[in-house]
Amino acid sequence: MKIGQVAKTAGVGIDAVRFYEREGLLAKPARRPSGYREYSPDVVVHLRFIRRAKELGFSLKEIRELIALETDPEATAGDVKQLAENRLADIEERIRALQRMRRALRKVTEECPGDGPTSRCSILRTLSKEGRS
Amino acid sequence: MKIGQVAKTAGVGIDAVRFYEREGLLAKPARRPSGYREYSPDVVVHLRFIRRAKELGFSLKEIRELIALETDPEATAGDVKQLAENRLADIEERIRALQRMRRALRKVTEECPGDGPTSRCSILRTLSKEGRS
DNA sequence: CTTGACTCTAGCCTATAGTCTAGAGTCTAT
DNA sequence: ATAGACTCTAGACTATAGGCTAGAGTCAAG
Repeated sequence: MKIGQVAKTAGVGIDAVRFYEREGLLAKPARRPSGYREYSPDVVVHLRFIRRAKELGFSLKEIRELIALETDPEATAGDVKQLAENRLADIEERIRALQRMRRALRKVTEECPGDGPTSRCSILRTLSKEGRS
Repeated sequence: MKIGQVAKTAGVGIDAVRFYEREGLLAKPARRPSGYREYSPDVVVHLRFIRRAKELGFSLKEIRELIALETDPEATAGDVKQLAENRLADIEERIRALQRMRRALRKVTEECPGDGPTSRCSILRTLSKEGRS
């Protein structure tokens, strides 16, 4: 298969495929005499793996680690689980940070009258106010 | 005040102060004959405003808009509220996206035994599996 | 007057995950 | 054989929010 076809079938961009190759997430494929990359259909599965891992919040760096674990006979399921748990902890932290923002933002928007001069708006007043932090 | 002192007092980096000036979030200050920036202590308040707005999830671009609204006599509290509500909607969307990731990630980590070869790990199996999306 | 701390500008570098471009060569169907 | 679609490389560019560096000049204290 040529690169355009694997990319389309896997649902990623052509540039992404070449990018993953450069970044070591994808093995270098065979080349035709012309220089064109020649892929086995298995690569589509591999690309989908990458796409799904991204959807779970893994960075490309971590995905590279997942791939390394997958092919390392010494690695255990615990190693993989550890990576996933790190991701989980990070996602939970990000959720908490966003929830804090949401709470603060809700508070100020509720207090803003929604009309009149900007000086009446609690949002700007809150931001200008002296205080801790 | 010199730049180092305002930066320290406001709790931001010196480079950030110069960066905000370049980006139009901070008025260009007076200069000493030597070329040194000479700040009024008010700038510290302004820098804290920026910092707090960042903590609420506003981007510098939006903060620039907030500042413009603050000084525009035509602007209303409603304009400011609108910006805050946009921010809120975006934050809520990001929370939902992270919660979806969390759910999926919890599911696979719970199913992973935590020991044995990686082939026993549901995480890798899930990622490799064919399926929708 | 010297020393150490501070400041100036311009411009390059960081991380992330690719996207886009130019210019050249290739593939395939008709 | 030729048109149109595809692919190759290298390198520049996107967005965000600054950080870092060099080399030159300045400030304040002893």
